Amino acid sequence: MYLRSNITRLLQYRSCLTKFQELGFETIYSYNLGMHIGVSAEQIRKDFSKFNIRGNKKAGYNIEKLITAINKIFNKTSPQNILLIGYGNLGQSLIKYKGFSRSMFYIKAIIDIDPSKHKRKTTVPVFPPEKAPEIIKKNGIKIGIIAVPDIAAQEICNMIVKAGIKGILNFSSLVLKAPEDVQINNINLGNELEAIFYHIQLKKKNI
Amino acid sequence: MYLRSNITRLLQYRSCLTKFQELGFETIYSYNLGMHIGVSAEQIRKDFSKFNIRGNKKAGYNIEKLITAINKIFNKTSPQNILLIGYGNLGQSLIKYKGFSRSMFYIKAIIDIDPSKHKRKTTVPVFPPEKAPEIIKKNGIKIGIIAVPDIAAQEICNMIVKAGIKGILNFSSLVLKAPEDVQINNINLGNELEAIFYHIQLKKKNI
DNA sequence: GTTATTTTGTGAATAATGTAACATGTAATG
DNA sequence: CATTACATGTTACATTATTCACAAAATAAC
Repeated sequence: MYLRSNITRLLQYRSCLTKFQELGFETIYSYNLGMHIGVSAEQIRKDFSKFNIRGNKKAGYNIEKLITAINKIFNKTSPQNILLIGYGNLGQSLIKYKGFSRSMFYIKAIIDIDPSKHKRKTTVPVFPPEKAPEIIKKNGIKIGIIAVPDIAAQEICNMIVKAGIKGILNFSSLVLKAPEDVQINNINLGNELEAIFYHIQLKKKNI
Repeated sequence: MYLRSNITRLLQYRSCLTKFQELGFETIYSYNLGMHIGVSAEQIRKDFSKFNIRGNKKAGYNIEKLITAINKIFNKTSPQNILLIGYGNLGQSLIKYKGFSRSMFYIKAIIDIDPSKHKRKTTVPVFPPEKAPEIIKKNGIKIGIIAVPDIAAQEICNMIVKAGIKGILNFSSLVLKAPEDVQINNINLGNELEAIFYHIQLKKKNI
């Protein structure tokens, strides 16, 4: 099953809808929403229809209901705790990133191999790797963010998956191996730039 | 045209191939490579075939040739200069990120609105926003990384696009509006986590 | 040098995704 | 209360992507 694109679009819809709501709008048409996101109106109606989100013929969609419906799809009933592995530059900026709490994700603990970084009393405590399984199990953490150097990534992955992690946001450039039932999303900044560059070249050639 | 998935796979292939090469391998079979990346062997052959990369029947693909061929597709003949806009937490960690130079992308200059951050003499100099157009034009910069708060993102986007930027890596949660010929890739960390969470739930229900 | 084996490369079949078209239902109008 | 206008929702169509299946080529074995 191939829902990935669908799902990311839904998230974009929600983010855009929230903005419309803040501006005082109460309803929206598929056409408007499409315009603002760069997606066809039919696409939007199809997406909504697929998830059984219904609008009002002639009157469009009620924004609040839409947002509620999308939230329900993502099942955000309770806040989700996250484990961050790697407290280097990237890890530190992730801790300061405000977008996570906006979507009810909280980094509950940090794992790092460097003893000088270990601190138990800070807002987000930092522990050594060997503590990870215990933390995961005790807090029922299901999602981990891997922000360690490539060389350590697979080993960390194995460890946290064994301890019960079911979803990983992987910032290393490795393609991690894990059982089928573990969802891994990769963010590879270098590759993103390469892809952008490639597309620029393509467009230059008018293909 | 819908090459996005193709392209990201090629990049994954390259990254994996490099690792095999470092391990001393000289040739590889589509089957092996597929195993390591989680892609079918046919898919890999199709991808290569599409870009006219040929292997050797029975003897597989020569790794070095493969890497060269992929590099050629991405046309990395000369290093590419990048403009980073926003020198907050994320911006600072991007500067320290080593993966860019590995793929020949160099952050040439940084733009930030905070005067206390402006420095002309550092390795990567920091300038105020109004300097952006000049820097872009003088250095022929084609790619920008937007790492500013949402509120400023669209305005910055307009400015750099007007100055000649053709590709944007957007870390804000806004869906930026720009002309068709500007390639925008979005990285939305909150959405990534949401998507992971969604897939975990799906898998739990065995769908 | 012939045969067996293995792996590529690709056309055909299938699946997934996106687009277009239009019937349906709802609100507004007079 | 009938009519009109308009946006949804769905069916049919078109495009794109993936898998399957197998011929062709290259190596290895005998």
